[in-house]
Amino acid sequence: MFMITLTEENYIKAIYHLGKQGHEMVNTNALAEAMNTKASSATDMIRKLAEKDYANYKKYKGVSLTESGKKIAVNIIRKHRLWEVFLVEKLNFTWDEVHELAEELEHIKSKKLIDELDAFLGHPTHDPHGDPIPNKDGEMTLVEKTLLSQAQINMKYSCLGVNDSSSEFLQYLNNNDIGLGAIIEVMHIEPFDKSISIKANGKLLTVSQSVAKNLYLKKI
Amino acid sequence: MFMITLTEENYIKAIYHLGKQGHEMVNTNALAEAMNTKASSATDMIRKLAEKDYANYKKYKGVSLTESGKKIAVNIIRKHRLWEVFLVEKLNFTWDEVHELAEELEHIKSKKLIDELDAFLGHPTHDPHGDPIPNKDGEMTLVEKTLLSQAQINMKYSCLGVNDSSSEFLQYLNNNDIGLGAIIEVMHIEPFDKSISIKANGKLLTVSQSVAKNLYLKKI
DNA sequence: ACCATGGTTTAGGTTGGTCTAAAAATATAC
DNA sequence: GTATATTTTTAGACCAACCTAAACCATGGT
Repeated sequence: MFMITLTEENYIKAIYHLGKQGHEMVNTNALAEAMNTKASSATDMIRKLAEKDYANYKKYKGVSLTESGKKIAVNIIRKHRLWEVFLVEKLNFTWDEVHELAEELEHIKSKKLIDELDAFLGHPTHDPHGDPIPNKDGEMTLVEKTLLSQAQINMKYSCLGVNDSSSEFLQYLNNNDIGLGAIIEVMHIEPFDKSISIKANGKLLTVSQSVAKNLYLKKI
Repeated sequence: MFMITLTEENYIKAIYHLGKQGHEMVNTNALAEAMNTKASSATDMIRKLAEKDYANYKKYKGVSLTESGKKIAVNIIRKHRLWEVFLVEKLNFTWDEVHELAEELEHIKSKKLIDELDAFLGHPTHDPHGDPIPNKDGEMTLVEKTLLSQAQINMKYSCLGVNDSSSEFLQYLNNNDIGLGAIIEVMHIEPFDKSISIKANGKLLTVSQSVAKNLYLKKI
């Protein structure tokens, strides 16, 4: 029996996210930070994952996922994002409320559950934050995304998603009527602090550089 | 912060069920058996639960739930049964497939989730096995139930639920077209082995005593 | 009243995931 | 190219939940 623990799953997911879909090496400190734990604990877990062949590990050189590790990560992400869609579409949650709850739900182990949920939701392709949902086979459609911080002046964009999905950031967006699909036009970029004046759904608004770095757009 | 672990929740639930809604004392061996563990482990956990004031415990005398323990148990049961309804009504599960999955889902911690789910399902009062679903305040409607093994001859009943919700038993019922609400008429009771001949949804069928002891009926 | 028996608790040990503190390896600075 | 700083690993311990084995209580039979 190949038992995989909750904690192992969470480390695998963190390695996947930190290493850009699991391709780059992730260093121990970054992983420990992401897991809210200490480097020594991360080292222990990394060894265990390598032992079980979910991760590639060379001492002092960082960690990356093996194919089997990536498969696990993608499956968890699929579950996470499907649950998010469910919560928002069916249970009246808002996009800033779903992340933590989905972190719990993503660990429920049942293939049938997730496939039926997928069908029940009409096989959605993106979650409420604009992130793509992997299909049964782990494939997902990667869309060309531009950060608002790199958008061109006088161009029109639509809002595709966010990078940081903390509720603070999402609530900031809510307060300014920016959601998925919002129409955003870049009016002016202030050279001094790189803050950006935009027209969002018709309303004028100036956003800081750090906001701009967390908002994904698509040219329209 | 009052942290309650998954394992603690499962022990509390087991004490509740074994002690008939938490009123009777439960002995250590029975609890260990139900939890698939050893008596010594059960003792450890019982002490911890008593420590946290979820259980009343006198050495060598067994364990029962305190009011706060009962509240926790009822809440878990509410979650369990609502998830079962969801799985059957929305995700095409059959009544014999849902129990184990609901054992996982019942531990998800979110008040909003469960209240929204309740509303989404139209505030159901019974789960797919006929068991009552506690409301927000932990109240549930206890219906007068008769076991088939105690039913009277020549009377008509409708199927209210089951005692044993193992998938083996539920599949046996499926194979004989017996589900919730099925009309059951007691035709004959064999004195020798107490097997019972019934007409179930019009079809004649003879069931053993052990089946009869697990099927709840209501006079109609 | 005693003792055998079975149920229950204690003692001591294991495992998974965590920690702190110290040692080892690598990276950076001059 | 050596010294210093940073990152990573190791060593040793802790806690929750479990185990086995031994000691402990309670009860029922004689």
